[in-house]
Amino acid sequence: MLDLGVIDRTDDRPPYRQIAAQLRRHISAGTLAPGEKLPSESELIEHFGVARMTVRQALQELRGEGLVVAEHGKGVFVRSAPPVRRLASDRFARAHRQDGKAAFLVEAEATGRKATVDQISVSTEAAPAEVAERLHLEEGARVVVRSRRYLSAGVPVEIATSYIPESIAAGTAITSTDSGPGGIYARIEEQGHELAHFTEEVTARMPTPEERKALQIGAGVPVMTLIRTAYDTDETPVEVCDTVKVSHAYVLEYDVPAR
Amino acid sequence: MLDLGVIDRTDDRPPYRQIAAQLRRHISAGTLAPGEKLPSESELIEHFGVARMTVRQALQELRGEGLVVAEHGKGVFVRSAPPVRRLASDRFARAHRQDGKAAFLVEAEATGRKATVDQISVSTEAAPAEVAERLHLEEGARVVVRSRRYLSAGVPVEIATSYIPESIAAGTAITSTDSGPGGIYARIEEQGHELAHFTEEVTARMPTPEERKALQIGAGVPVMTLIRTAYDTDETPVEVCDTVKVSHAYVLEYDVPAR
DNA sequence: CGATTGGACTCCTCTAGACGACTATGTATC
DNA sequence: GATACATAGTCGTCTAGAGGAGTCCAATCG
Repeated sequence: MLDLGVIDRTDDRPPYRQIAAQLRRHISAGTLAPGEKLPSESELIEHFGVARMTVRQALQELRGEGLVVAEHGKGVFVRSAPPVRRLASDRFARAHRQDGKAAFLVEAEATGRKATVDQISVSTEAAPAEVAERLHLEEGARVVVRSRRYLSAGVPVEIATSYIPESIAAGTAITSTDSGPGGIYARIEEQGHELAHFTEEVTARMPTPEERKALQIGAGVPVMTLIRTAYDTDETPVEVCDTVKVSHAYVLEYDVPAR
Repeated sequence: MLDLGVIDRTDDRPPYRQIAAQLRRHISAGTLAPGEKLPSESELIEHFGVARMTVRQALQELRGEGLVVAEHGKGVFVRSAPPVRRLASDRFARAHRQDGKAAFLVEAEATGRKATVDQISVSTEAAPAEVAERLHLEEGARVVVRSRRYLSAGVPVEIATSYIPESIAAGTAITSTDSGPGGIYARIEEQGHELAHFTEEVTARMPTPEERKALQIGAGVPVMTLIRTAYDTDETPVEVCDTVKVSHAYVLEYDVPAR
């Protein structure tokens, strides 16, 4: 049985924090292993002799830290660490593309996990301001918008939206749901735009409710956003890809020269 | 006055979410500008005709998204967007170092904001396993550990800990609180280790309570961690720097060749 | 044996109220 | 004029209870 201690009313921390600390201690010590069920609210109420809301406040603290997830009707569980995907900075090397594989599937294969893509949608729209700027287009210029969701072993890990100038995408498989072998980068190069380099802008934040739903994550789990712009050998931007990744599922790796 | 609408009991969203949505709407629309005070709990209770806990739950939702911060005795305020620092991938170019400036101060100057460093501590310890591995040292080998906190315009934005093998750091200013002109990278090069490149590993997560305190951030604000390893021209790792950044204060920029 | 039903258990949402602590402001006093 | 104090308003914490909804499993019925 779990040693949860008791509430110390002389402690300057409020009871709910003390309860949270006890549980947190067991989680970090491994006494409560990933995937394991925490004591139920009723049990905690009984053990600590506090009101229901106090126990719930403690649990909410842990949820806010992303340590536990509550499942309605089942219980509260220690969040199981999902497989971490390391994204190396050479993941868009042309050598990988020539196998006829899209970048995501290449990485996924390297980790030996089953990767899938769903919720693919393609449309042609006016470019949002942020995208137009990065593509050196006038605001409102038409771009092909490709959205999709990536899953690793069935678990959603990333949603991505690509924007390609219509002048490049028109008449190619880029406008189809299936972009063909090698993915859209292969199609872009077939249009005479040899890819030279990418810039990536990385930041992190809390997800919007819509993102929480699409990525199937609870409150308290942050996301990383990565906005990648692809340039051809003329330094012309040919694609902007806006991705939202479940933060604990990724480590991004970059190599930076000291110049 | 703010148009907050009313609770729709036929809506499938619970009241507290509807209240949160109304407030969120005003925040994203700018009707509630950054720094502005939200209606008080009492006002929201009166307006929506709900219990206090319901209103508090709505506010907690917004706090969890990092949209608002509560200040005891004053009110709840829209989080003012802090100045964002863009970290370009060439920020460690030798050209910058030769001015005698440390990297952080160079970047900060570029944005015209006052940057400071405090809570500097230096010690010599056994290398933690993760660090030893990156430095190609045996576990437990001695390393010089340098910790410090960075502030931008007086606001904490990053805490950082560097690990340098004792064989390189011994007898240099690296072991002093003031590492001298150009920072520790200048000292490392003076020891005959010409820097060639860095690898950076980026991820994001929720902060620990200690990090929350050091960075002065409330619940619901994620952090990015960036672990940088510096290599000399012999591909020998000469430094590991573990940084924890307030996520909304940074955008990391990288340039990646297409090969 | 298979399908359905019921109950136990779980977390979710909400109500109504209480006291405490912190902040700001105005007032009275020195 | 400066200090001390009272007060109102704010959020923080806690109590005690209620009904709802999702999950699971065992007992029951066909």
